[in-house]
Amino acid sequence: MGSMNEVARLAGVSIATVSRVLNNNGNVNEATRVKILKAIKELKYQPSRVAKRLRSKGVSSNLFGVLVPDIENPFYVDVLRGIEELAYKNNSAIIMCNYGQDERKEKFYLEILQSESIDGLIAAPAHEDDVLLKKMVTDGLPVVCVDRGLSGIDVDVVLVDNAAGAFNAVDYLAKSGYRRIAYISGMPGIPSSLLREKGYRDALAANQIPFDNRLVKFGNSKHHSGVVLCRELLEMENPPDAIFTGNNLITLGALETINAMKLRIPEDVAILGFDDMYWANSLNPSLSAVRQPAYEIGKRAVELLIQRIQDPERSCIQMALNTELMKRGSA
Amino acid sequence: MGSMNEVARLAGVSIATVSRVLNNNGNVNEATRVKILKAIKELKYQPSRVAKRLRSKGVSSNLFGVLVPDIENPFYVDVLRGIEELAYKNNSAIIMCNYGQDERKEKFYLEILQSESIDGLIAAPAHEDDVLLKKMVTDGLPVVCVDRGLSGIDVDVVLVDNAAGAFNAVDYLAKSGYRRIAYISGMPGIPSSLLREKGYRDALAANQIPFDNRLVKFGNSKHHSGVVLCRELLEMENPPDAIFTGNNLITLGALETINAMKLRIPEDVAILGFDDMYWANSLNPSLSAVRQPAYEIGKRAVELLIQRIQDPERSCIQMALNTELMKRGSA
DNA sequence: GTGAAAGCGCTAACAT
DNA sequence: ATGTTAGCGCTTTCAC
Repeated sequence: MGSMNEVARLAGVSIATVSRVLNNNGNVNEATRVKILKAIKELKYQPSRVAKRLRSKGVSSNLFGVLVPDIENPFYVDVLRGIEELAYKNNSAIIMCNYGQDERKEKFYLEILQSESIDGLIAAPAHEDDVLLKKMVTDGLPVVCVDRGLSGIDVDVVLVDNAAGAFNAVDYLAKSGYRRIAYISGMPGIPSSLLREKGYRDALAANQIPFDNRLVKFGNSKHHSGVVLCRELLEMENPPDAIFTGNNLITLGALETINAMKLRIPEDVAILGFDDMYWANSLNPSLSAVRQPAYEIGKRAVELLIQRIQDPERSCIQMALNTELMKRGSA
Repeated sequence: MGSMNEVARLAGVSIATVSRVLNNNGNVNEATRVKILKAIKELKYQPSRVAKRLRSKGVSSNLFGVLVPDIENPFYVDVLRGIEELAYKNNSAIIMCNYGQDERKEKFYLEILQSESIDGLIAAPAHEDDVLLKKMVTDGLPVVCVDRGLSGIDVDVVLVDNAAGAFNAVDYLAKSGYRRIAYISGMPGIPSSLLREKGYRDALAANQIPFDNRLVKFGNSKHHSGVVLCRELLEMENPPDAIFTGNNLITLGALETINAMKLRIPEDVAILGFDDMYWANSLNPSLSAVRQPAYEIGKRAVELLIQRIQDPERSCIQMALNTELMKRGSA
């Protein structure tokens, strides 16, 4: 593939000059530039990003890290798409790290990312107080968090107003006449779950519906927990008339149970959950949902990351995007 | 974070010795080993994968490239998960390149991958005769193709028997009594589309159903083309009684149209398509589908890749996994 | 306008 | 058993 050295030799100049024309800095005679360009063509030379990265730490090496909890979740896929799209526009590639809610795996990836000398990292951490990640931030690695922040530390964050999104959804359910509204939560403990539960409770209160803790179930944010928890709910002696689900995997799981039990939506039980999907209309009935602008979250995150790389001193930004309640057939 | 040099200095030895304990090769005195280990701890030293990669080309640097056409497609997400899982077990990270069916973007990524000196690449190329990719293969980069092969060149490939999968599906439709079976194809020209069409035609023939080209539509493998093409089909004066869809995005799109037209499945129109999804049972009725073992495709690909890296001379393997017809409610 | 040379962090001969 | 040294491919002073 040819190295800079070979190009230099072929063009009869020094590697320094080659570097100059490559990076377009420093003056270089038009004639030599042409010679060099020709040599580059001839050898099909491609600069080694690895060598570049090794040499110039801190200077743009065009490699970002992305750390996501679960790539099976369409929400993160969309975030990833947003990131990828903008990274591409920025001549950058991404190292994708999917830790599958497994903290050991998360740690493994964070260490790899460090030793790959990435330019910056976009992460949805497992915990608000992720020690390793926090350390990387304080050590000066440009980081922006998505979906979840980091406690006790200043860092750029892009997320949605989870409490408001949940409130609007449950409020809508209540206003539609549902009285026994259940909530199936994702991973307990993580900020988004907590905030969504808060929105749920507040909406109940605002509509004079007493809170009933038998109507709240906690899962692990996966499809299977939606299946199981929904069944528990529906087999109660006094089952809910509507279910608010904590994320899209849970929604899908709940739907599976509802279909298996041959219940009608929304007559027997209504369902509405967090995270819209582009195929919400492929479901029968079409699915009502709280839409997070996932793709945009990813794009914004890259924007913030690039800004921070260019200006490590700029103060941190917490960007809360709006959710949108998509009213369709299921509730 | 500390470099090998600092570790060496702190431990009072040379960097060579540090390297030895790090890589567990060469003999090193137990006492010095302990000293070094201690220094490593103290400095929180982490080896730079970048330097390692630069230095030793060809030696494992634990970085794979993955090139996929469309990460929005759940099939590729599952392949990716399989890849990621096994790469992780192998201490490797992956650079994910999603080219979104855009050849320019594909080229961009292939070039980046080259200059990142990855150990190997798993790719689902845009074309069977992808010039750049072919060149990378002949230049000696370990590559394994998934879902689609490369023409006129020897390369490891992992895919499914598309023709057989399609044949079984359409044969099943025919045996179930459907006579006007339509086919909505994904990207025309790519091997999987061609092969699936072949299976479709063969099954028709095997069941004495005349081929009607008005019943075959070609799209671009995206959700939207499923929506549009399905409508064209259903608005014909003599519409199909069953639809065989070329991939899951198309299936979802078709479902959207069928729901919008308030048609009953499978009474008014049956539907069955390529690619199963873990939420096929969340659909109403549940979706019948040709299941590709996507996750396994990813795993196998990594296995083959690792083998090839270790033994560049071993002859190429074409691995065709079986599809499985998932009979559920929609057909 | 161009070249020489140092050095990024590491591995792998080659010495000792 | 351990150290010295030459690069890997590049950027970046500092000379000329």
